[in-house]
Amino acid sequence: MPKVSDAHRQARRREILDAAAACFARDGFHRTSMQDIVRESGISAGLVYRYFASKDEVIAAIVGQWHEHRAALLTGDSATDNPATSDSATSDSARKHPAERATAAALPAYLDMLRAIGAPESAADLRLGVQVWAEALRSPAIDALVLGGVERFQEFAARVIRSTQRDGGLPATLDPDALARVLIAIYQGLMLQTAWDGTVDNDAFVHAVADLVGPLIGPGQA
Amino acid sequence: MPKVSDAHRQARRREILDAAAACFARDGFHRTSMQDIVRESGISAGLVYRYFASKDEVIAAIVGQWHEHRAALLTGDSATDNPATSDSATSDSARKHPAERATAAALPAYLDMLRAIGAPESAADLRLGVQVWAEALRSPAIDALVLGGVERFQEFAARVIRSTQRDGGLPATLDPDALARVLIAIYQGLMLQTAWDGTVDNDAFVHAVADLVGPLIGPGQA
DNA sequence: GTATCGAAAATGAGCGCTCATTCATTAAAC
DNA sequence: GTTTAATGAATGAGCGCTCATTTTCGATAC
Repeated sequence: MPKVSDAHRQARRREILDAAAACFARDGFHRTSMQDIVRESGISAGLVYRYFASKDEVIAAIVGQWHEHRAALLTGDSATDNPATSDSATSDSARKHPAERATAAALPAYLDMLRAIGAPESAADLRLGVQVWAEALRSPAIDALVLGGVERFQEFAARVIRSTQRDGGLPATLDPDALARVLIAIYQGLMLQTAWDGTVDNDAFVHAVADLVGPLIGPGQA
Repeated sequence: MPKVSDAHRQARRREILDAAAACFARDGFHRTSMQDIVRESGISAGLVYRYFASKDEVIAAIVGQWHEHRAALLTGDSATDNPATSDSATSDSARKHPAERATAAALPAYLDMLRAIGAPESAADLRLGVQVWAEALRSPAIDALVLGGVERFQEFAARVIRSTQRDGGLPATLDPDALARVLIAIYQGLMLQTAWDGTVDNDAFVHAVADLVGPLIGPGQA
């Protein structure tokens, strides 16, 4: 059986997805033709359709991988910053308090996420992200993915905030859910502004956010 | 000469633009066909091309009007909130201090802008805005418009912040430009989240922003 | 080792269709 | 009756996608 190896197949799939991601980041989903992806990947048109049944499926795969990447920034990074936490902290449902250990390092971890936006190598990712945002307004499937991602982040952040409030580190009068949404908004806004103009002063922005959030933090916090 | 009245012409133009805006907000620029606009407006295909030379020109007109609308929110609203200011406060260059009178009411005016995002009637505007953001990544002309708008807001806000700092109303250590960018980011993030999900708790969000910015404000401020 | 074979990988010209745009024609205004 | 507004079927360019064909390569025979 002259089938090709699974590794080769996955590599091919990746070639296509990488080419598609580059095209989509450059021109958006609907100004990118399949010919563009074919040209960029160097793979023939027919073969692309052995890996993906349609252009929409390519888009879905790209959005899915972009979304996984974002989710990894949340669970992965904050787990890394807190080695005390078990690293199987990915699961969703009935967990005790996966966030509580993260409380102390939560703000620095958040600021690091903002800093990562300024890294030159994430430029294409930012552009792709904005395209995904727009596409979420059209496609219920993508909308569900994106909203789910925001919700997960929002719940995570709100949990950390609540836990910090219990320790006296933040005023109890703050609405944790709303504050979490504001932090997400700041993240999204920085993404957008940086996608438009890579010369935005990331350091100054992060400092301003720190100056904004810092005064709220009480003695319970490092 | 059986020309039709100018009023009629402008009304026709508006019909086309309104239809286009509705389509673009629903499906994005590149998933909207000219047939869609023709159907939505009830105007024949040929006539549309008497008013706009191409689809790109329709897009440019929509982006232009959306942008003017945003700019009006800034100069118009804050002028309204401060009747003491002369209402020719729109000009750009060497002015003495157009923002100083606005200092006292600046934060409430900003919070009002956030509140306006939550109004149900602005839903289509928000969706269109996100499409414009994405399109700015492709089209240099749209990019210039959008960046110009952000810059104008940024400079305006930074001016207000600096003037408040001089009055002792804000710590002098804050970077006015960076803080202005953060406020813009919050605005953009709320736009985005509300465009995705109209049920976002706007009041809670605005309160959280007020709680975040409030503590910074010193005795010089109301 | 080499030749042979067949199944799957890979190709790319071409299919049907939709798109943006045009223009011969008709309707309406003065 | 003349002029312009308005129509909508027609056009060809370009799209997503297919499929008849060629290439590749592991398995088998000798």
